[in-house]
Amino acid sequence: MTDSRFATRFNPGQADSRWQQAWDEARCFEADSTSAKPKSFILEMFPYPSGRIHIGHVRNYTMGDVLARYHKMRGREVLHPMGWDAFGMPAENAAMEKGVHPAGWTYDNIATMKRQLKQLGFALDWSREIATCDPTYYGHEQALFLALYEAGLVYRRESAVNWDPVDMTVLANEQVVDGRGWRSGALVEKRKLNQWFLKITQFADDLLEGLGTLDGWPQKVRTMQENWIGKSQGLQFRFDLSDGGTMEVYSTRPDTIFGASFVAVAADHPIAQGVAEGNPEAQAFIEKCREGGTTAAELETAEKLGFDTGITAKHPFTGADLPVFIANFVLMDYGTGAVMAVPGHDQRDFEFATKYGLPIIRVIAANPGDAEVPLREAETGDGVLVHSDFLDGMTVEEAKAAIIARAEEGSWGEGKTVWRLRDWGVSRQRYWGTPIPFIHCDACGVVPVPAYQLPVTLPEDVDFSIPGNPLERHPTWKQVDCPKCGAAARRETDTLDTFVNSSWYFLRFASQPGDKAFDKAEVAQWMPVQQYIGGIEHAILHLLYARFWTRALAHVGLLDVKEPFASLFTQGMVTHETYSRKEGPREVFFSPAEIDRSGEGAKLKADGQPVEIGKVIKMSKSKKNVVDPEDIIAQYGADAVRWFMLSDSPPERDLPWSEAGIEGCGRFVQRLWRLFGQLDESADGEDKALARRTHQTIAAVAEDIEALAFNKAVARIYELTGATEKAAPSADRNAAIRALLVLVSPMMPHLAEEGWEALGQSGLIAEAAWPEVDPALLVEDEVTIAVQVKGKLRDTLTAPKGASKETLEAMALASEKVQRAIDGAEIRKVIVVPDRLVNIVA
RNA sequence: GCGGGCGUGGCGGAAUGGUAGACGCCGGGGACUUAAAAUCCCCUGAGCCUUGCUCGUGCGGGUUCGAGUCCCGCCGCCCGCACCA
Repeated sequence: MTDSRFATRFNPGQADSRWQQAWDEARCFEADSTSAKPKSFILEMFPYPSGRIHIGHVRNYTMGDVLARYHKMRGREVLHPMGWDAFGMPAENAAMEKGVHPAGWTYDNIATMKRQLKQLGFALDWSREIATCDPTYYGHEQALFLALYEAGLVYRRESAVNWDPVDMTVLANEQVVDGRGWRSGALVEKRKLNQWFLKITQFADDLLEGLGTLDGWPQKVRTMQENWIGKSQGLQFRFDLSDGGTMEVYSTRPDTIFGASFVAVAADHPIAQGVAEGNPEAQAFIEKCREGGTTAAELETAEKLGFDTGITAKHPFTGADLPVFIANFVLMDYGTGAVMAVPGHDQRDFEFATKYGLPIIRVIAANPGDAEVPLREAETGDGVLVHSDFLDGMTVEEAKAAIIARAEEGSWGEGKTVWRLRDWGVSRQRYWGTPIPFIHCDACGVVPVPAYQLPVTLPEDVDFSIPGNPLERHPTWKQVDCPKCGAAARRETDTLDTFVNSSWYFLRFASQPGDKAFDKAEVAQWMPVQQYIGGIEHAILHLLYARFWTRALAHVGLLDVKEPFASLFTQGMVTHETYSRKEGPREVFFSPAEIDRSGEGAKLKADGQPVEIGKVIKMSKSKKNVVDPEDIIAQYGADAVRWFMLSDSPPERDLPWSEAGIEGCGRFVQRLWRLFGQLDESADGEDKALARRTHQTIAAVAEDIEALAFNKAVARIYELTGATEKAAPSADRNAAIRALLVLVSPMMPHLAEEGWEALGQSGLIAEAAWPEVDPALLVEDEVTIAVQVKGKLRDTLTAPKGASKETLEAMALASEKVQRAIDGAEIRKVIVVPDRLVNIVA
């Protein structure tokens, strides 16, 4: 024994807090922006301070922590910060329900969660901690907002908005899911309000193109953003109508114009509205369209319905009078809310035409000879134009270009790019958010708050006894003098969407001067974020907004980077089986702590009777299948919990929590501790095989961590541990033990520090270097060769590395098992893969 | 409907076209102990005529000396989007 301390078990209850304190005192993890070392910015999505840390946070931050500690060991200057996405509805809900102040509630939660994060020993630079609800944060945000306003990227207009009647606020399009508020779940209403907007559409093309450069992002997320931005190119043109008016339509398939057999408008289209006046039948139809649900099932089964307005539209080439329908499948908020319908080559139009007996004309055919083949369904594929006058014989692409050119010549239409992406409405009628820094003056209009008056801080004396915006009804807060003319004016009472807060927080982490949001040169030291880790649920909202803000800030000259996150990793959820019992009509759930899972099935501890074991699903309070991180840290120690988070499941997949699993991790912590205690300074002599294994493991674990394949790194550490335990004492075994100590230090930092100290090493292992690998030891000198006969394994043999093909073939043929398998048959061919296998084809 | 991903032991999962099931969990057997905990050792895909053989990575084909891996066609599950003209 090197140290009597190894005689007792490793005690996380004492060691964890001791080393956490040591790191704090040594300020190990404070990032130095002026360091000459290469820099790494490792970032996990910052949490909303909802109350307590949940297991998903633990998994997320453990992954980032391993990376951060690893990069530090590899000699990089690492920025690994933490903060709080602290504005938002739950704080106001708490204020309404419990009568507490949102600020008090939020800061209490921050204190709790910070304490919990500290218990996990994360290598975080707490000196850069930020809370977005702090005026020193949101004041700078107001300045940035004004800078974007100056550059014309912020505007205000009256618009129909998504109004959440439960939260009593406006939601962005991105926050409406299946017609319901993403948070409240309430059916969203349309309202007209004066709203502040950010001009994200100005960057639509750039945001789309930028996706192509994001090699470090999951393809899935890139595709989701691409679909959300939704670029399409086509022709917008006008029909002359029989009632003397004109109507704009948009089509991405102008090449099929000779196949148009009717025109359709949305129920909310002005033409539909016009027809409905004095026509009860039309009015009734429009009402019916509005009733239609928006859920997946409803849309899939929704029948195509139309109402003939009696108006006709003149075809620009044939002069034919096309009937104008109000149709339930046309959307008002895409394109112009009106379409030319080509039943032959659009499935919706086909269904509609079939139902209402309208002509179905083929204008595209796979081959010119197929022009008269009848259409059984809409054909949307490629081909050549037929029945299309001057377009006949052209390809789809050629025809599109020809029609757009013709329309532009004749001034009845123009080529146009349409986006699904809309400008981002950021006004929220809430208290707990960043006040929008504007003043409304009767004489001067909308006036930006001058820089010297920033930050515009939230009043503290607010009343949550009734719903609505407390800022709006505050007795004095909004009364202010106009900065321009000095007359009595009114402060803007809307606050910014909380997604604005999270759109630039990484910049504030990188640089936090007192007089401005960030310093451009200092930010350049750290950005872009080398590795960003978070949940897939932010694939569109947060990640698109952050990409937009970074571009917008670059556009106004405040930044030099366009893409904030070089690599993105979306981690899986932590899941757990559920326990329940049917009690009458309802299902009652029990928490894992209430369950005895030791024998067959599961029993409720309280009454010893069985409960039903349900599916393994994401941990959620309603299903009670949650484990509290603080409880398990208290029971097993931070290192066991961290190790569990990294073991078994690949990090992008779901991780099923299990009691047996965490116990196994706890055992492994002790097993390593015992092994560290076996370091024997008096031992000498070589163990070449173990030395090889050690160096191979060092190299492989490094590779795995860099690839975020933590589960594989864990498996390799288990293997080296097993091999080292079995090896006889030697200098190489001591080296293996020391290597293991360092290899596990990013994952189990407390155990590693404790072992490092007990073995008499100086300083902190957190500051130590990653072990060097001897390349000579990475290659084996003997290899195992698989010997196959007709592709089936018959024998294995050991050969010197690099043995010649002839040698290997001879060795294989000498094998008795091989000879028996060949059974005297003629050998037709022998395939030799050096250092790997011999395959004899007989 | 469109797009993406995934199907491997009892479970989580390994496997640059080259020995399928590494590693962990569960389970079984044993050692130590008065006993327990802790620890250690062995076994653990299925089957059989058990020095060994056969089968086996959702199903059916194909390419190849050789396929979990590549190609074609199905089936199932998961995720995202969705009447986007």
